Amino acid sequence: MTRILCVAEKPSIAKAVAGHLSGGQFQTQNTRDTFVKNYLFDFDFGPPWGHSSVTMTSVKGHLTTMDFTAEHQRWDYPPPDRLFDAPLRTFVPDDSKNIAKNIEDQARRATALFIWTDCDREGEHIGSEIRDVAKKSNSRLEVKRARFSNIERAHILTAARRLITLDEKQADAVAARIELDLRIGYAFTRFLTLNLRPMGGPLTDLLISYGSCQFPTLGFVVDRYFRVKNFVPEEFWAIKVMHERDDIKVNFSWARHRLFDRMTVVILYERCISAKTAKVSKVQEKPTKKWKPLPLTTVEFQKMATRFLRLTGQEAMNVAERLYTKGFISYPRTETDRFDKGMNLRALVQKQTQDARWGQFAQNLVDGALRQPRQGRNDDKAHPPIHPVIYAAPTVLDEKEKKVYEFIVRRFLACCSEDAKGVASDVEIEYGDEMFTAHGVIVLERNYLDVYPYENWTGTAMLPKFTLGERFEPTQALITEGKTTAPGYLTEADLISLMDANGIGTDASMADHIEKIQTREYARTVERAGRGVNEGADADADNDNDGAGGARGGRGRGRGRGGRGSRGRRGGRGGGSGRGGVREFVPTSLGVALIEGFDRMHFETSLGKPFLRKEMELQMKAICEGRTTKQMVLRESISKYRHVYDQSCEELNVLKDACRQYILAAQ
DNA sequence: GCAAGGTC
Repeated sequence: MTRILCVAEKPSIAKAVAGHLSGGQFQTQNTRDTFVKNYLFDFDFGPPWGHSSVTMTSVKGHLTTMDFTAEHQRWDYPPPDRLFDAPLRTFVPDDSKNIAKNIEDQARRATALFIWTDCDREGEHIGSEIRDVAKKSNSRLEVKRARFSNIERAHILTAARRLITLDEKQADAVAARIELDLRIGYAFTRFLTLNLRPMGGPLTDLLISYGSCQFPTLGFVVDRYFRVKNFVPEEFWAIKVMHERDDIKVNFSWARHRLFDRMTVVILYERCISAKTAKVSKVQEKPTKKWKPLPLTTVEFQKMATRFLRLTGQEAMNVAERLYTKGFISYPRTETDRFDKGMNLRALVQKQTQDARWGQFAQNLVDGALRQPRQGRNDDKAHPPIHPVIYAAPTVLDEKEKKVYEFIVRRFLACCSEDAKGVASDVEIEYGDEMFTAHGVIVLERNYLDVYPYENWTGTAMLPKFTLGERFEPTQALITEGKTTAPGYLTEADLISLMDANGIGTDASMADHIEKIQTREYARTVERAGRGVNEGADADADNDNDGAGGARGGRGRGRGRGGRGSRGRRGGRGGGSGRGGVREFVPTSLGVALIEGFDRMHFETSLGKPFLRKEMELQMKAICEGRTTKQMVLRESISKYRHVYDQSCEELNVLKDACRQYILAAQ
């Protein structure tokens, strides 16, 4: 019988695939690695392999690592720029030796190796690492790859019979990224540390690192810091019209929102007053919806956890990891926001019906209210959206696990529900030469909102009856004045959004970069009171509700949505929910000095901006699509960064001046 | 002592 070795990217996938291929009939063997097991069974892969004896095992992510040779481990010599072309070696690190040994042993007796790593770029590279290790002990080994995007039984069985080849281009793209990050990171880290240390003060014993992700992450924090610091409030004026009818106070918002010239507002206001009455120029009532949330990605999970669960991104990921290894939730690192059509959502919902908190809601879904989730635009082809796999009673979870599991379940149930429905009423009036509008919403069916307390539909007020063409004298019309307010510092959710939008880090690594800029003492968090938990919800949630109450657009509303950070409102909305403050990121003087220092040098693109990382991403894509090669990218990028390095040496004084200004002067 | 990316 043909012997086949199958290797997955992680133990959980090996087990799941073995389960499907063997129909649950497999033998389990321990290896010398605590987490990696070998699963033995028979399976018919079809021609040319036929009925085979299979060992299914796994690695734990990357199997090999890259490093400089011994001559370049020292910091004092040779100088850092030699790292741009110093020799590199790729090897299996000590903590992966047992895993590599297992693969070599198994490969020796096998005819073919089938790679079952995730179907993404990193997975392709991990596949090439596995192949290289396996080929060392058996050079005649035939190598194939399974293409799968979820671990549904039928899908896995199909993948096993339609094997493809490894995509060298994707593996090459990752190899280029690994090498560049290593050379550039080490070179600039040594450059910064060695050159700034002699300046004394706190710089004496600090390790000052550079990385293609940590620096742009810090850049975002510093950028916002300066926008807050340099903010100049502007005075504005507006006209507020209120009319009371049927005991309801209706606030009309001015079509011009507000103006920055007082006299103009006074003149327009006087025209309103002299007109005496306002005329109703439009009355509209129409059905409206509030959309249920999209299936949960890692980035969205971290944003929500930092906003509503009072966890840091890293804590949230650690907890999710624990829930995953215990089998309660699906894989927590995913970019996918659409469920595969073939997935049995009903069965997953059914498992939640026993819960005291949301069981009734889940039962209702099972009984017929279940709807297909919305389909987002992202699919990483490796993992489904995060969802609960089995029911976890609150007694088996610790406090943090409970919060995270509850969120994931509620999000999932919300995804499988109906949108919230209501009726929106809009009234428009002409008053003098000015137009004003009022908007009200009545919620008719809360649907998903009943299980998803992280959102609400605010401004759920009913407007009294107005008739088209009628005239009335507003109860109150006055001029209001206010000042624009500075945006707040970045929250972790803001920071994650910026990283995501700029391609800094991956779903699995963003939290690490945020952690890194803190351990390096580039940034820290401060707690700010009064920017409460619910405010975050509104920032995302109110697509369709300005609320008939509450003079939005009045004072204290920053620059509003159009311009600078709409989340960055200070005060404004009456002090949040009172459940404590929110953590915000501020740079340290070192962080400011580094980013400012590089920004002031005469680079085309500063190291503190996200563009270089974006460019690397584009180069990787180009390698994948065959428009360039790994060698070309390496040659071009290294020459480019060498140039950046030379210029940094030439303009070192600019950086040192920034350090003197921000760090040493403050001592 | 240094990076970013997998994974436990």
